[in-house]
Amino acid sequence: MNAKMNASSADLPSKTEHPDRLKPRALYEEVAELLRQRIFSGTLLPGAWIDELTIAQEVGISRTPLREALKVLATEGLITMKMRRGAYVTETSQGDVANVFHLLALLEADAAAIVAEHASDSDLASLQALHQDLETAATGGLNNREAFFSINEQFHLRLLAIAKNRWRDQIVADLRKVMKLNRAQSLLKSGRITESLAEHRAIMAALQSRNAPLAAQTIRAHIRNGYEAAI
Amino acid sequence: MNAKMNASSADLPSKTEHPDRLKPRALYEEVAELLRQRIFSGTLLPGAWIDELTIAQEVGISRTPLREALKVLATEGLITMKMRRGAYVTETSQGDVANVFHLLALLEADAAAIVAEHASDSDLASLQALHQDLETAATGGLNNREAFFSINEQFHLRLLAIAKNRWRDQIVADLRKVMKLNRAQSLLKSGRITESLAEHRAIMAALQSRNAPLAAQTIRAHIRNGYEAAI
DNA sequence: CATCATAATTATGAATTCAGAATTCAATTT
DNA sequence: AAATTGAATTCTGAATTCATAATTATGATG
Repeated sequence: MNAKMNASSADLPSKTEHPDRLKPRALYEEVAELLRQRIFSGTLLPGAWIDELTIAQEVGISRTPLREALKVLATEGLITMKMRRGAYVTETSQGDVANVFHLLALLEADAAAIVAEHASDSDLASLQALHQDLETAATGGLNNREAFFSINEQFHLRLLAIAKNRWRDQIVADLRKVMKLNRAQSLLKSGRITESLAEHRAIMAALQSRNAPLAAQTIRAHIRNGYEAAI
Repeated sequence: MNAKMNASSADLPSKTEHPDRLKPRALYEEVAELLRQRIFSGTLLPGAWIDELTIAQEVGISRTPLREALKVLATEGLITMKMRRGAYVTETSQGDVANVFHLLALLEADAAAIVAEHASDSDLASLQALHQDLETAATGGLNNREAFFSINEQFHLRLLAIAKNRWRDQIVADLRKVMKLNRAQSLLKSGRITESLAEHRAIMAALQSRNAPLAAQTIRAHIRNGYEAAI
């Protein structure tokens, strides 16, 4: 008969927001997402021990769903469970990051080749539309960095969706999470957006011309450049 | 005051075997492995509902570690959680299986290319040794099917290990689990072993000659043939 | 007899409780 | 003063209990 007050500042996204809205996700999924955010935002640094009791109290839940979430993140590779010692945020070496980018390039290049060969015209049109948004965001203003990155991510997700392989979708999503463990994401060279845009133009051109090898090639270069800009 | 009798025939691998041996794995990991076995062996068929209470009683544990194991298997893709409806063994379509094989070919071909280029001579020697075991198992007798498959799996694992990318190792392991969901594994054409052996000879030759493109090519063909023999 | 409403049952999701391992801290001994 | 042993505390792992959603069964009504 405790834990009744819920005056935490670390509440889950929408706890008692809309009583009518059916709870769409399981609690352990919500907690898993919260932990991911904390890891990506640097609140939980690589190597840090995860204090179950404290976090459960902060969030206002019991340890049970929290521990279930930890199992999920461990399987994703974001945290590491040590027997009888608890959970720790995974530490990634330079080599690990290089390996992750290598796999991302491999998987996305393959997806691009498939899209170039098999995508419908309307699929390509939807990619073209996203690319236009990217152009607009890049040239539009200075602080459109957020928008640019968001649209960029949408573009890559759309490309994967068109390639239609749900296992690859899952794998790429997991790899991108691991990639974000290192916070080499935001600290990018200033000219990177312009570069990235040029690369995207090449990708779109290859896709539009249905040139599968070139599409794979341009995606590989794009991801390799993203990696080199990040390290 | 129940669940005291433990006369179940579905006990975990080594419960009270050696009291001195420190318990190496967490209980939820043991249960996860048990569930994988049941899924791969066909005890739990695709689409089947997983009865938490019954299984927990059979194994002699509470629902808590069982539910943690379910979260792990769900993240691996072996089971699917439905909100407020429980866990179900994932059903894979023909297309899903094709997609899984496609990714396995992509990832292992890449690994083979890396091995051909960067492996040390002793690494290649260890692969060659495994290949010799494979030759022996194939020609040795008739019911060496088990040995052949076991050594074959070792060969592929060794290849991945030499390529040194722990994320790929994990991904391939997960994909192989999903692949085994369909029980198209054991029902193979009789001539498949001979074929597989010939393909392995080609792979080894490509690796020994340090021909990366050819190594990738032969691995791709090997996995494609394995797929076509399975469907 | 069919259909709908409602009660009873069952199973999931989550909190709480309990047991035991690991760590910390203190005290005693050398 | 340093080291080592042992008690106290803390935290993990797992069982148990509780609440509620979903399902099934029952019965009333047309």
